[in-house]
Amino acid sequence: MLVIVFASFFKRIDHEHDYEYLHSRIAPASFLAMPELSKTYDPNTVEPKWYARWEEAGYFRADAHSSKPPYSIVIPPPNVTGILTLGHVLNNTIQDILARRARMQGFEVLWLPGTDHAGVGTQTAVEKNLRQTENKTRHDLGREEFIRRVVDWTEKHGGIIIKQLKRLGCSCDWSRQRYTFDADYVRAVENVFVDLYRKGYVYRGRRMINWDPAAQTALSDEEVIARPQKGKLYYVRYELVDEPGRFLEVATTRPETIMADTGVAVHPDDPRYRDLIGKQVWRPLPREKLPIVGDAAIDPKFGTGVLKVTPAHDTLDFEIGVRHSLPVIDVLHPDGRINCPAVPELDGLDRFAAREKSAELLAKANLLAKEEPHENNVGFSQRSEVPIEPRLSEQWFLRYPKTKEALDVVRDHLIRFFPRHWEKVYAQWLENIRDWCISRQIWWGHRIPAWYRKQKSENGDRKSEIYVGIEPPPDPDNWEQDPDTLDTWFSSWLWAYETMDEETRRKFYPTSALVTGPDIIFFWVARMIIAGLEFQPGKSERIEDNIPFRDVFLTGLIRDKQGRKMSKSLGNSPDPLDLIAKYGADGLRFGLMRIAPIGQDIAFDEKQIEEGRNFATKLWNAARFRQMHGPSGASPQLDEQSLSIYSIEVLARFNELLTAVEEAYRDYKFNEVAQRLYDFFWGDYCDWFVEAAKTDIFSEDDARKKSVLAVMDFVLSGILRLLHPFMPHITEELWSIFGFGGDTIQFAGLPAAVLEGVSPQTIASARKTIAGIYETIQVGRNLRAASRVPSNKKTSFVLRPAASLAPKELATIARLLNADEVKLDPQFQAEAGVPVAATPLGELHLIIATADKASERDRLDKEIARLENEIRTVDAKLSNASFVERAPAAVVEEHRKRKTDFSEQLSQLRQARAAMD
RNA sequence: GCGCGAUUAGCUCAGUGGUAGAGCGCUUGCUUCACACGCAAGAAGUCGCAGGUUCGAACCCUGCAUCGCGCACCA
Repeated sequence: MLVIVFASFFKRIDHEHDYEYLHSRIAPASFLAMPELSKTYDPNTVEPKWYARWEEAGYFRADAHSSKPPYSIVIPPPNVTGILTLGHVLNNTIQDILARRARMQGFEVLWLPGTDHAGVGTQTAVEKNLRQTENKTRHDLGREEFIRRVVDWTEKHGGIIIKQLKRLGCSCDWSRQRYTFDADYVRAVENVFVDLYRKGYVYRGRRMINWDPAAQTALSDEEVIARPQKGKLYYVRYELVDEPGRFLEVATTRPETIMADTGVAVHPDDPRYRDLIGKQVWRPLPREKLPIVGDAAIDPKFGTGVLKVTPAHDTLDFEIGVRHSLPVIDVLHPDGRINCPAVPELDGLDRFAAREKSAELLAKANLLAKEEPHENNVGFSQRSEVPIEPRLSEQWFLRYPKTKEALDVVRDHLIRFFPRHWEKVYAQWLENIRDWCISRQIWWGHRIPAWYRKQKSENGDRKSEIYVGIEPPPDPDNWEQDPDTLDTWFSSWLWAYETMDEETRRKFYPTSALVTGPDIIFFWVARMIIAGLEFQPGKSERIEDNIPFRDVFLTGLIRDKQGRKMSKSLGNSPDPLDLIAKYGADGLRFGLMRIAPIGQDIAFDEKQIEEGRNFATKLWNAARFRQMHGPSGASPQLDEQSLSIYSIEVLARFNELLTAVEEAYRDYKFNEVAQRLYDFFWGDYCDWFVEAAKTDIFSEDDARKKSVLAVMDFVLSGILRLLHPFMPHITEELWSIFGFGGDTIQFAGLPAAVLEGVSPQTIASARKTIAGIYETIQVGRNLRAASRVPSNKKTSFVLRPAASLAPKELATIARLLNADEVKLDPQFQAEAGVPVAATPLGELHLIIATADKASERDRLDKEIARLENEIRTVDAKLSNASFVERAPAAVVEEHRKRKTDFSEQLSQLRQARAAMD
């Protein structure tokens, strides 16, 4: 009675949605009654409430002086102005799972968060905004003012993603949040630049680089993506100087660069052209003499086998030009427009318009032999999505240090990749590594700490003297700082340790795991490894102390149902915050983790998130059912001597679950962990154990009731802890409501194996009985359905037992069969036509008023045929001498047993069938 | 051209040598005293193709096909 009174009291409060009040009232968990939980769980109230409390309590703060062993992760820093994508959700949920599990295992956990200034991306966004709102460019504002605008922008839009990560439940140590533009981080980046310059790894050079005409900056090779493009192959006629009227045909995709041609090349062994080497042709636009050179790089099979050499605008052409001392003529403005006053028709045109126009001009002059459709790969800027221009340019480069060592640490598994196959991708990149162009012609970034002595002369050669250092040169008036900034990744590669202060580093570096996408293996993972090896931030010089992380977990990419990448332009990328609003952060996390197989891309389907939400509700309701039957105590204890067979079964399966989960974690198989927890809880616990336990729960036998409730508490407390890394909020809420102990579930420790005090024989015998009972129930339910007894109609069964069975189990069997009763009758003689099935416990007869004899006969015939077929299959195996000799004994034994079981069942059914004739 | 991955039920995917699995969807019956975001039952797969190894292959080997990704080439 008391319980009911209190329940309704709290229900009224619940109705007012005053969770804070509710909790303040029930916090002393020993209190007699618990609040009646509502039917569905409301994550949108519960989740923010708990997150606020966790932050307030400082649970996520890492103590560098703790005596616990360390476990650390650094976040892949999202763009400071970024917003949460499903990719972030996947990535950060995994990190949170690792962090929370480690906390429960007793590690001192540091999950270090932060953001990245994202040079090109952020600058482009601000420039776009500037153009739209004020119709200005960054040059209109000047460098200083523009930077101020970007800072404003990052302050206005920054931090959104941090809030979103909090809403997702991420247990980062926010007191240590870092930014790649923090003053000391900037200083560190500059130091590294200076250091590498002094060691000779950083150098300035004039080389072919990838130029992004939209962002107007150089890019690294990694920032260029090849895309197949449908274009045309133009066959242009170059007239021989010596033999007017004779033409050399050149196939090109880029007629707009003809003005930059400084030669024509053929393969030296090509019989068609061999004799022409050393002669000259007329360049059509503008008309000029070009030498014909022989170069082995020419593929005689492509086009006509003649290449126009344009050293300024193609990497291969540049190399050929160097080999044959050809001049370099640049005919492109930095923004991609043509720079060639000598051909006024083209001068100033955009490069793509100029392509059409130059073809037109050539055609008019009768110098265009033909056009063919042609598909080739074109390099696109990853950032601006426009084709890049190979361009000769003076830039800063890095010759990578420690590349061999970086290969070794992965090959020798000091650093382990999950899944393994990415090791090969990593190795391939390192083995073919080329110098890294690290300077960018943008303003938003770490300014390169290099100065050039100002020249009095007008010749423009300002590079005669270079000063590189953290501090400006002593006589700054005579020097000019390099206007360029560093590639964003040149700051990111220090992230694993520059984010940590001295003592933090001593405790937590190297980090335990890195979780990231395979698309940034080159950009970030490899470079961080190199940085760790080169700069040695570890506590000793040993390699193990200096690698940035031990395990690298590479997630899959999230795609939509059609297998396309998630992208803004396609509009196929759902907003995770919407999903959280609909399904809760826990539902989103669990749903996503259950479908994220290791090493494979993930086809996203909102249905799967819905399932995550449904699972949370299931958990909620199972807890609700438990608390309806009285309070639970802190730290549930089991009396292992008084367990029912159902309890033994569920606890044995719980033990199996612990092992399976442990193993799956070891291999970073999060989807398997999630699936195991799901199957155990929904299937083993709810569908079987709880349903069977109802017999005891509703019985008058207090001892049995107490025992079964204790088992429920035990399993619930265990499953809450196992689920906590995946679903932190709901598990904390239920932990608190049940009063399982402590202020939080987060440090509660992982559950340990049970049934230690029960003999293996007892367990085995209980489990054998249960297997028989559960199978009998399934057979009985099938019998019901096949005989078309509707679920809302009770019925009864008679069991003619084949083995001994405790009569008290009949009530439970009846309950699970939704039957009035199951009668045990060794002498039962069925009337012909009474539906019957063979079970491990004996013949099970369904008692119904009207049996359809014909359909029952059919059903039996089918069942008999099935069994006969099974027996034939098993027989075939067992009569195979090789099988019996060579297969493992257990397998053979299994087959023998199967045969016996089938034969028994078959004879039961044959009798029943005979009775019907 | 080189390398990596995938191909299992209508869909999304588990399944590393021993009777083909899950969720969703579908069919049937149920508002049964935790849950309809639920319960129970069911239909549905020559495991991409062809060889090979093995007593036994979805699983190991070889080849092929298709799809995806990366690198290189791309005049």
